[in-house]
Amino acid sequence: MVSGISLKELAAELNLAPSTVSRALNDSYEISEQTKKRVLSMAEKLNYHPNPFARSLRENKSKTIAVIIPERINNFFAQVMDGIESITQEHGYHLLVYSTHEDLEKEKKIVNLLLNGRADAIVMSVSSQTSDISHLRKLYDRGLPILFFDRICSEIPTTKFITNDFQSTLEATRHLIQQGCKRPAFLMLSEDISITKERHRGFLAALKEAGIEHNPEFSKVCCQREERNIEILAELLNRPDRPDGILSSVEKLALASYHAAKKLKLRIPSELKVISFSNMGIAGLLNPSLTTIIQPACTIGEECAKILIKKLTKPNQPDLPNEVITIPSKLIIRESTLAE
Amino acid sequence: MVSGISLKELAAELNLAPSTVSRALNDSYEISEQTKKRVLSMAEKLNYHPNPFARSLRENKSKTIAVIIPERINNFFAQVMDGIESITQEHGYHLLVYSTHEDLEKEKKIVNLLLNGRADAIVMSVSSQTSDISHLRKLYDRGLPILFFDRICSEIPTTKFITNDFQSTLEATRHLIQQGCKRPAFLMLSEDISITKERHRGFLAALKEAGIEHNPEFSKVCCQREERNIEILAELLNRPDRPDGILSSVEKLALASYHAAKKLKLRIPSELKVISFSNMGIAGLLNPSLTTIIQPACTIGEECAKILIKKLTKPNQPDLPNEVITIPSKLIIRESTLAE
DNA sequence: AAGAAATACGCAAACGTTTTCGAAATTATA
DNA sequence: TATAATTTCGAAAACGTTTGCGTATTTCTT
Repeated sequence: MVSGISLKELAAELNLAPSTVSRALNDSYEISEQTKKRVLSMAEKLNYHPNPFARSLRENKSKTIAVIIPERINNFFAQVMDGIESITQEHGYHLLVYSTHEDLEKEKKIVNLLLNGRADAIVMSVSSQTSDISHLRKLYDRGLPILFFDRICSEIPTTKFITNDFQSTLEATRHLIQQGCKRPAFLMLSEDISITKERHRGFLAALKEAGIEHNPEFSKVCCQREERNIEILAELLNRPDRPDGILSSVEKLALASYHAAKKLKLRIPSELKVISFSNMGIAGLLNPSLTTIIQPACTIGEECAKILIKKLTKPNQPDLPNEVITIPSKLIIRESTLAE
Repeated sequence: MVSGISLKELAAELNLAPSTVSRALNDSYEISEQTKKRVLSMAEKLNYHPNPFARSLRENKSKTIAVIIPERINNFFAQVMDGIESITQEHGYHLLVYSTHEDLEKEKKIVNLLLNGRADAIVMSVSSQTSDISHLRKLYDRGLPILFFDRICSEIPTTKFITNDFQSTLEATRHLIQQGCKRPAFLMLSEDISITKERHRGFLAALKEAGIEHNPEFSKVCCQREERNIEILAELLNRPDRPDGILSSVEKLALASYHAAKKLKLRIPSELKVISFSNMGIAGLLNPSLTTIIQPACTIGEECAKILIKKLTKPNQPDLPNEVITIPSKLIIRESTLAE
């Protein structure tokens, strides 16, 4: 017998109508202080807890927000989650969390599960495979507030949070060049997603600025499997005209680069410089320590949550505006990009 | 207008009773194949999605499982989460995820939120601060299936999943001693929680076995703040009779040890050997690479979920048996414990 | 061919809330 | 003192499902 006492039973115990008890518990002005006290203490005594589903059914809202991320074992997304939770928890919201594992099919399934209104809103970062966006459009058309971060979907007119992908990659690449790189490579998970495009653009802009001609084969699309990525990178780094620098647009490819370099006995940073987007706490403990572009993950999470909470709790809020909000990243220079 | 069409409206559209439509959608034997087809296609056409709250209210179950973990930015817990999700998703269950940030007060708040039946079951790992367990008992008394993993609460009679904490620490400490450590230290987050006790016991057993007398001051309780931990460890490592080996019962303290060693210019492994419980994917890339005891995180998550799903989906299941299930860890030897 | 069994569906209650409306009882107003 | 205004509460509907029970229609018995 999981369920406890109901409002009706509580009311019966008090010789009051359910409506009165409901109002008392919700601190309505229509109820005298005396009865409120009586109700509260009896509720406490009988261990009454309002049934959330009855309430959700009646009020047509669930005090629940769904979060969809591409992967959990990733410091950036974990930090964003913490940021979101810190705000939503304050306002009594619950978090349904789903991981797509970078799989579009899984993403579609998850999104379809949310079509029934189980969550009041959705904040998500699309998978690296997400080119078709019909499932997202369905969500949007249903009127569910959606909010994107990092891997955004620009076709859906809503609010999106990103970091200054272009600018920070531009500066990171400048740093790479300044440290002596002549033939930097760019690593990505997919050509389709938003951040890749922006970061690649920033990368190319820096090369052009420095008068370096880019070999398109040095812009490498990698995959999900670690082993395969190490192979791909080893192959790249084994070329006679191999890259002497790497800008990785995601954390895991920087690590694959380290492994590949280790395998080929290429020394970092003297023979290969590496820089990466990453929110690892221990970048400084790697061998050698990794120069990183740190994204404001926690802040992004908090800002997402704040906007959503405002939209959900204040009456008559307009739809989430169709705008892209940028929060800058920070470049932390460590050993992996040191000039000799 | 978030909510779509209702069952009633769908029924009206079909000139059928809501009960018939409900049964058709649930594939009841009482409905003819022909009407089932008609209903299904109309539901598809009108984009009907059953309201989960109405269903939950009626059926008194939510197809939701709550997971409470001490922190998200931790490979072990992230992997457990993935394990849980892989099973629950198959069965159409949703995951409410909460992080206590190792804070007992937060844990209590979260647990109290779950008293109302929002989730059909709970799987959790208690915070390192959890000594008082009255909130957990309240949950249990309510009849909600609870399941513990890793940081278990032995006072609650239910199923718990752990790794072989004693045995694996015993072996890890043996390894440390075998590599030449004379004065190993043990690092922990709290003396109260289950895993710490077991691991400490294993540690001490190995010392006794080797005839090493243990200095109690070498069993260090650390805290949550990284900086403070580095201070504590630096102090420990600055003693004239400083430890020459470290067994860290949690990942983050191994990293703090690395930082402290770096600060004191102590060389690992020649001057200090380090071994730690950790599920970091990149332990091999640290400087030096870190010898780790890897817990079967994903499996633990899967097993938790399997048991829970069985309990929740099969009718007339008995309560979760009061037993502790052990899944062994694996010792991966790397550079940080190499004898010179 | 008449009764029994099986098939296919509808009516209405129930789950536990919130809220609209109405109506007593009390207090203030003239 | 009679009436108006205020305070405080109750009755009942509604949210969208599922399900026990009743019933009309068809099919199977003998």
